[in-house]
Amino acid sequence: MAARSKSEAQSCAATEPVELAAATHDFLKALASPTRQRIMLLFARGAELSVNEVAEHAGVSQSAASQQLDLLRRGGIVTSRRDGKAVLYRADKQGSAAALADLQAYLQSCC
Amino acid sequence: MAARSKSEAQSCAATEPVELAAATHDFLKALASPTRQRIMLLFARGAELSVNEVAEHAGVSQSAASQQLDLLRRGGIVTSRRDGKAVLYRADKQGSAAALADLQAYLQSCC
DNA sequence: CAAACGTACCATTATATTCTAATATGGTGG
DNA sequence: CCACCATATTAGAATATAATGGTACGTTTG
Repeated sequence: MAARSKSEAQSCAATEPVELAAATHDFLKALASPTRQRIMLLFARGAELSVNEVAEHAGVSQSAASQQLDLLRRGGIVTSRRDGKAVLYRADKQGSAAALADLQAYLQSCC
Repeated sequence: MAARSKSEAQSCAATEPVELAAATHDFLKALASPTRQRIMLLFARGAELSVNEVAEHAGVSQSAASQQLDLLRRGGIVTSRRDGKAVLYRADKQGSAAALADLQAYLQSCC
């Protein structure tokens, strides 16, 4: 489509087309998977879980759990910290909120 | 998913884990693709486009455009209507808002 | 330091997406 | 009705994603 002037007079309704931030794309990709959605439900109520715990409860191997958690971390949906030998993951409320806000802005540009 | 009691006593903080609706999963999958994100930007400001127009502007074949638009439609992000020989697509604001609301509820269950 | 444990990484294989080319379907106009 | 145009559908090849088993790395403990 033709490039659109950014400096046009802004009446209230029209918003500029807003591209999704790369981070938001990672966020969408991270959540668009049944396995990872299942994993995320384990973190309800602020629960903090080790990789092995996630693997057990989500029904995947330790290796798969580690990889999926990495994707979720890159998507800004979980954070991790080391606790002794274990690495504990939990939901990243701040990151999720940011991605959701970006997504909302993106969707509003189609109105 | 399992039926969940709606009438439990609600203390303020804890929310039940909320599974994503199937429709919301389709929504996420639909948006988690650079090509489809590019297509969605074409629909800014309520623009209505034929499949061929989408194909041209998004730089994909007619067939690919049709397929991707179908995914977007199944994701509740666009709607279509026939106009003579052409089929015109445009953003589905209502569907997007519903998916976004469901997503928001899902994310809030991790707090 | 050596053994044990938890996690991350790697290579491989299974599975799912995405594109292209060819063809079928449905609406339009002579 | 027949040719035409736009879209949808199908099959197949290329590519990406996801799971697994094996292994290496970092941490703790004896």
